[in-house]
Amino acid sequence: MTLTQLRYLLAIADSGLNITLAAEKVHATQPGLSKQLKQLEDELGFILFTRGARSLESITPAGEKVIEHARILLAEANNIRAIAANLRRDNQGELHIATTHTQARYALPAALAALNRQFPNVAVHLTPGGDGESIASLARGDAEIAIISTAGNAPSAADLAIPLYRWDRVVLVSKQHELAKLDRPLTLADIAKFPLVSYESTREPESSLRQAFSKAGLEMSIAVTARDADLIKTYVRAGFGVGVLAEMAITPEDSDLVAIPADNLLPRCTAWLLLRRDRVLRDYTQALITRLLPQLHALELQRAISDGETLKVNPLHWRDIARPGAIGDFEI
Amino acid sequence: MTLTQLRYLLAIADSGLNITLAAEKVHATQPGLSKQLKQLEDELGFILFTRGARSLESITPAGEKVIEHARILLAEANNIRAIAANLRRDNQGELHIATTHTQARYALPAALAALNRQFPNVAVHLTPGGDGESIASLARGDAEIAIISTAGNAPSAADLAIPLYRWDRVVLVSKQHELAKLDRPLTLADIAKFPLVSYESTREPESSLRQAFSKAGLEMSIAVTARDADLIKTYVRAGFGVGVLAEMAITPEDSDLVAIPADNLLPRCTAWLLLRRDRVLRDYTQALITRLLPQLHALELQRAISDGETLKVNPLHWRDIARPGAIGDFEI
DNA sequence: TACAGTTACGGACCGCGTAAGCATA
DNA sequence: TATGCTTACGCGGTCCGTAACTGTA
Repeated sequence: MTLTQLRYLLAIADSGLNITLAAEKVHATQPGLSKQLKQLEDELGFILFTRGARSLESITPAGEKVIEHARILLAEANNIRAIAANLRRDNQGELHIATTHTQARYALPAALAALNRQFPNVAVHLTPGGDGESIASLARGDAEIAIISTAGNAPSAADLAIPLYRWDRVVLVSKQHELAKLDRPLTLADIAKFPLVSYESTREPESSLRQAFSKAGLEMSIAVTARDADLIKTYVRAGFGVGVLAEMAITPEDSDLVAIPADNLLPRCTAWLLLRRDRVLRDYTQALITRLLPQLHALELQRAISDGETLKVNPLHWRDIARPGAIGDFEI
Repeated sequence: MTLTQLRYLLAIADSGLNITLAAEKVHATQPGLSKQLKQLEDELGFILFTRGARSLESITPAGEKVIEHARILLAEANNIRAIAANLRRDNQGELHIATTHTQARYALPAALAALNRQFPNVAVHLTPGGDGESIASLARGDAEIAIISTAGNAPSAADLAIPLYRWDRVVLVSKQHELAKLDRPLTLADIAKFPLVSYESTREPESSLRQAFSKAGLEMSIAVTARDADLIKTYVRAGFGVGVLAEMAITPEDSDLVAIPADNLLPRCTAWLLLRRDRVLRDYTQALITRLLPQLHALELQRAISDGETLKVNPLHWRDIARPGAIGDFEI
């Protein structure tokens, strides 16, 4: 059993059991992987994959177990390499962030730009997806950090969640819309009269928007859902209905529309930074976190990761940190 | 970085930084380890040990971190090998049990004998030690299972504790001793009049024996402490004082002495089986556990290990399972 | 001088890539 | 016939053990 064999094994498993594809991913030849896989199977004494005549058919139950442990093993190998790279002040590498479009588009750019100035050789990969997908990315080890939002407490799925900031939703309509001309505070009942344009997550029954309406005994009708705040704006402009989206997504370019704060109508949300305790952070990852959370001391973060302490962070509200750039946008 | 290099690294760290000794442990030559260590250091880009002229002096802080992760990594490699060995029905191997002398001498022999009948090629290693040492053995990975006792709840240090059985203490005196002739139930005050012969753990301030006395407002004086129940008996016979020890340690051979139950004087103890969730159990280890705990279903154990469920076991009392042989002594 | 770690050297092994083989759809 | 895994083969690197070297107590 060698590290190479296990790396190949995971590459094959993660390539849909296609050895040729896996070989490309690990920059090796297909016969090389084929042979190493066979050797590993010989050493363990059982097959890891069932074979069809033409290709690998499926992972055996024992193979699943082995893969599970191999993932931890290789993750530890990466941890050791991360320790070494940090110590060498080797500031190049990759950083995978799993998050929603809104975070990536409106909240993170400033922090990532600053990170790029400080660490020009770090390649940042943004993996867009819903909250569940982001958590899964983190769990699979594809992403080092995930940023998601909840309307309540920290998501239970991740083992270390740090509150980044709080935010509220806004109702977005055209200037001519009757909701824009109301001379009294907006109510849910007002909104319920129009079809909604909102995030894809609204389709889920646990959606806080959906729950707010049902709690108020109101029916809601959805015109369009999208993952993308820009798409929501587009469809609001096109007159599909009333937009409900995150306040972060409102920029000066949207002055043709009217964004009505919905603080009092819909529950306040918290954006969370999710980490894995069992992964060593590269220096630049930690730099990004401290940039996102200046009030969090680097030592506190270290302790939270290693000693399993729960972090006591009192996150600011978005409107208190937002500037044209967004969070993290201060001089180096 | 290879598995071999990391294995060598740990061997050196665990041999007091003596490469020659480490080389013997891993059945390799000293220059081999020396060179692999150097290669690992070259690859990581920093030294793992500070060198004196004549020998390795100390582990560098970075080295400590690397070693920590290397332990997890190699443990996972062993997990994969364990999965393979179980699947191959390869019923040979080793089983390290960290426990107290009393458990090893009086509670376990029957179960271990039965285990040996079922798995003749398994070498069982009993590592005697106090409760703290046993927990440390388990944590370090030297032992697969630990068996310790507490007077209260499950020890918090281990991540999976299963109650094995409950037991009480007895007061042990010679037949001529005045406590043997009392025509009323024994009290703590009676015992307090004599110097005690008991376990080494009695020296600790948290000792349940010590606490029972201080709660009753009584002073206790200790004549002899030992780890070994046989030694306690010996010193009781020699007239050093009154013995206080586990009921399991009383055998028919002790009929020259009088063992007075102390159920009502001292808190009842629980013997716990301690496991690590992150270690794959060999079939024979699981067989031992089911032998020690027939009421625990094997599937329940599996679930407890993998899913982190808390086990609901209602342990029997020692006197209800004890026979001349001791627990686990039933036909195969 | 004895001991411990490092360097030097030669043989065996092993992993890799190229190329050929083989079995399907 | 195209695809994808397996087997064959030769090269190069690497790991290992023996042996010599170096540097203290």
